[in-house]
Amino acid sequence: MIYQRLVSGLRDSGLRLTPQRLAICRVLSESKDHPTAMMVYHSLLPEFPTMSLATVYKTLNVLREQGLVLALGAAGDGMEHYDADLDPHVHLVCVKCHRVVDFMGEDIYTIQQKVASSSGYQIQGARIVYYGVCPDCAQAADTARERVS
Amino acid sequence: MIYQRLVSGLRDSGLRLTPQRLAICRVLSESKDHPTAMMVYHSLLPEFPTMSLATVYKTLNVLREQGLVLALGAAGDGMEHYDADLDPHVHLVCVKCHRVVDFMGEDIYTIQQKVASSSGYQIQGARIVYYGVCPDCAQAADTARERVS
DNA sequence: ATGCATGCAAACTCTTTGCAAACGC
DNA sequence: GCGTTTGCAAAGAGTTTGCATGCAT
Repeated sequence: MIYQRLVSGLRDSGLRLTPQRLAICRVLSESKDHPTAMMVYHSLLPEFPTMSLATVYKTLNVLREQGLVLALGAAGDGMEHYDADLDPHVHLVCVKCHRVVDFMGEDIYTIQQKVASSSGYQIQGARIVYYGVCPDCAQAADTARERVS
Repeated sequence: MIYQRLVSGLRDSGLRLTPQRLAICRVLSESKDHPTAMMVYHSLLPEFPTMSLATVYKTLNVLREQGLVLALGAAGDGMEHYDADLDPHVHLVCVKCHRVVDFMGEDIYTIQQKVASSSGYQIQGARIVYYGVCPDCAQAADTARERVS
């Protein structure tokens, strides 16, 4: 379980298990949408009304420095996205409807291993994004085209 | 040639070929290190002493909107990196030194085709980034560790 | 009891925007 | 000449930092 890995990682590094940190770890482990610091902050605000955004940033940096979460870089929105799922997975982004779909493929591991062995990099994670038109939007475009012709 | 593609793309879109834009296209086409706006700016400052950083940002945004260059996202340094090479290829980002290197793999095309056929997406482009520690930084870390023990 | 973590606010960095002057077409 | 583009400066957005208070150990 991801949550246990995060908490154990903090404890093993001698870092304190404050309620805020545990809650942030919980959000990261339960989230499926690669949240930003702001997203984590807002999802915890009801539970921790005095929570500071700075605390979220500090905790995320701590987790990243410990290698417990991965900072994925901006996703076109200028904000850092974090991922506690270190398994590599493919994201499919539709340029029409802007939905993001996960795509699990077993070859991603073999690709990663090839890249690692060929490059000498110690690979920690991956951000694999394909941009395109999803089937729904493609069908909608076809329908519109038929209506015109 | 990448430079010709960039210039033609600008012209075909009715955008003006100013000396600044041509120079930025030249830097992007010749650069191998996925430059940031600041890197482009500094490399052109000797040639264009009055060049504004804002112009670089505006031009990069124009090129990105036209699909002529790819924004790779931050490489852990909080700055956007750009790539004028649109061939699908793997980027290796070092989380220590923030350098970005290309990794050409022949299977990238087959992966893309598999993803396309399995998902039904009409794939237009890809952003494939692996995060890890480059050999140089890994060696530096090992050296530091040996010094301690 | 110790000293790390929090929370607030200010500072900092990267990027965008507004507008007058300059220039490509 | 017209309308886009530049360059400057200021604003905007996201993230980091300084410091006093609070809390996990």
